[in-house]
Amino acid sequence: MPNEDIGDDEAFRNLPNAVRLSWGKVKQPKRGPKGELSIPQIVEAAIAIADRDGLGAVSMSRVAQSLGFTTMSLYRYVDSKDDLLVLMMDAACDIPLPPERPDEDWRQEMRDYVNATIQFIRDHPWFVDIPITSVPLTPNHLRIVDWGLRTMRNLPLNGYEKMSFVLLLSGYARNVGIVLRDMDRALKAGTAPDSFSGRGYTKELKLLVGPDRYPYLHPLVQSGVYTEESAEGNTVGDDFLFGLERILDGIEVYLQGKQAEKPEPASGK
Amino acid sequence: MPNEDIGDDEAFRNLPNAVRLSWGKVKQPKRGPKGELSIPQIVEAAIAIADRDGLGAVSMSRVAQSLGFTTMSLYRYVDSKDDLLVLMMDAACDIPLPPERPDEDWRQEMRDYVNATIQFIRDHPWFVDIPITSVPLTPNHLRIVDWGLRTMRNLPLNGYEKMSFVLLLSGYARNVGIVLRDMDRALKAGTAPDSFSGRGYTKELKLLVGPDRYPYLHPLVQSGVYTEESAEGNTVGDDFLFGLERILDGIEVYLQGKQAEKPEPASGK
DNA sequence: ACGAAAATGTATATTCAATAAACAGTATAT
DNA sequence: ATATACTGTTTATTGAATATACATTTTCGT
Repeated sequence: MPNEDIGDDEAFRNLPNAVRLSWGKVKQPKRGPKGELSIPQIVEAAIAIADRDGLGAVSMSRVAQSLGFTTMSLYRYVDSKDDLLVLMMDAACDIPLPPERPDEDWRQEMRDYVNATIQFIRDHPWFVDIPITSVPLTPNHLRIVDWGLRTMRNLPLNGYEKMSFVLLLSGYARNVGIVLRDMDRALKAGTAPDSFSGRGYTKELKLLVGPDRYPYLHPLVQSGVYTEESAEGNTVGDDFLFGLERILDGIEVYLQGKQAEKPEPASGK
Repeated sequence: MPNEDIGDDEAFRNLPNAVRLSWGKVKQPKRGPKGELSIPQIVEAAIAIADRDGLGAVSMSRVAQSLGFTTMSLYRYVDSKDDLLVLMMDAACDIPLPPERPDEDWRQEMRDYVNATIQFIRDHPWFVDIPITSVPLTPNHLRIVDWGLRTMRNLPLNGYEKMSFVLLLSGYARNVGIVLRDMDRALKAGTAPDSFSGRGYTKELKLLVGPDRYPYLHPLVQSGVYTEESAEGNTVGDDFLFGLERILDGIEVYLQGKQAEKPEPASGK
């Protein structure tokens, strides 16, 4: 729940409407009939539809229908569909964060963070379909950013470095999440189970990707690596873990470099 | 230009329509009047609109108008708007690749690759707004994948490792591209130039992000790092270079690990 | 208590986008 | 020449977002 949900504080006039809504910084109506609906209800209904049928299925009329109201009733609560999307994102971000463990390894904490983010995207496949319009501004989303920063609480990094690493990790999670999301989707769709296994166009690519025009891709297509047909125990999950360890290695190298620079923490600037 | 643009080869029946189009694997009409339009024309017009006014501005009618034809005429060339989007993506990917330099440092080649990808996204900000539905399948897009693989041509990596690294690099570029794209956009929009500089909601966030609920984010918001107000010569570009070097370090560590494992390249499997 | 004000949900209507279907004209193979 | 396979156009349908006007309900100032 947002801060004190009383104030229509002047100070927040300039925030985007939906952001103000998400912080509860909107004056509560005093007169008039009590609303039969509520923003949480609407958002929940919208998320349910999106989880099941994708973001494309979320139309104002469908959300309203699922609640037993008319389309226009939603506009008493939300200024526009875009507002609803912003609220959906923030509501989805309301996940329990793991408790802070004082002596945990930072690598493991980062792994947990990335893993959770990926799982989050698989749970809400529509999340990454909503275009990003700014840095996170809504309360639950910022909690997740805070969690990302928490993984570095004991590392000798300045603010910019920390932000860069959060960006690096969450960006990586986002990419992996998209890939896995697409795979889940393809599995559900069951694309042509007959002669063309999985979602693979391996056969066609083998004809199209010639060694002359694609000297480096060609062998990977031929061996089935590109379309992941021949995966000898190699799964996308492995790929993802692999990439993540590279990033963590990179961070570790950087930390070592910093240590080497100034071994004594109390040295002057 | 696609391969021999003659064949309506049976073998490609199962590819998505737009993919088949992009490879030119579609039978040329023999009877009837010559088309006054052409796919390249249509795609070019659509890209021009998207570059200028964003993907949202690309409607079939607007594209047709800009060419001086009716909306429906486009459907003689393209099956659906989605097809058009796929063709737009592939056409945008038709960029000149740098010549292969036999003795170039792999780190530098990867930097070039990532840089070019980022610049590409800034040039075509709409590119990342189109949802990914599968691995790249169209000719120009695959050329870029091939380029990514080329950066590793001299490294002792197997196919899976190479694909993982391409994914890592292109994913990173994609993320950075999105951030820069959004900044460019905000600059163009000139969000409220008066009291609230840039696209920043710093003032509001300083009020909202309390130290109790956001222990790790709070200091960054207060110092202006989060909203990048106080950037002391620190630009987003720096952030991006920084993250990339971490990834390259991570790759390098991995290569060293492999070397240590088997110092002699000719050792048995 | 009471009437104005404010707020609710609804009905109606507008705009715009995607695209299906039918049509009139045109070039080519037979 | 003529049937055929095309072309671009016209017309119409569908669905979504949302502006506007309405009837109804609640509560505050008196």
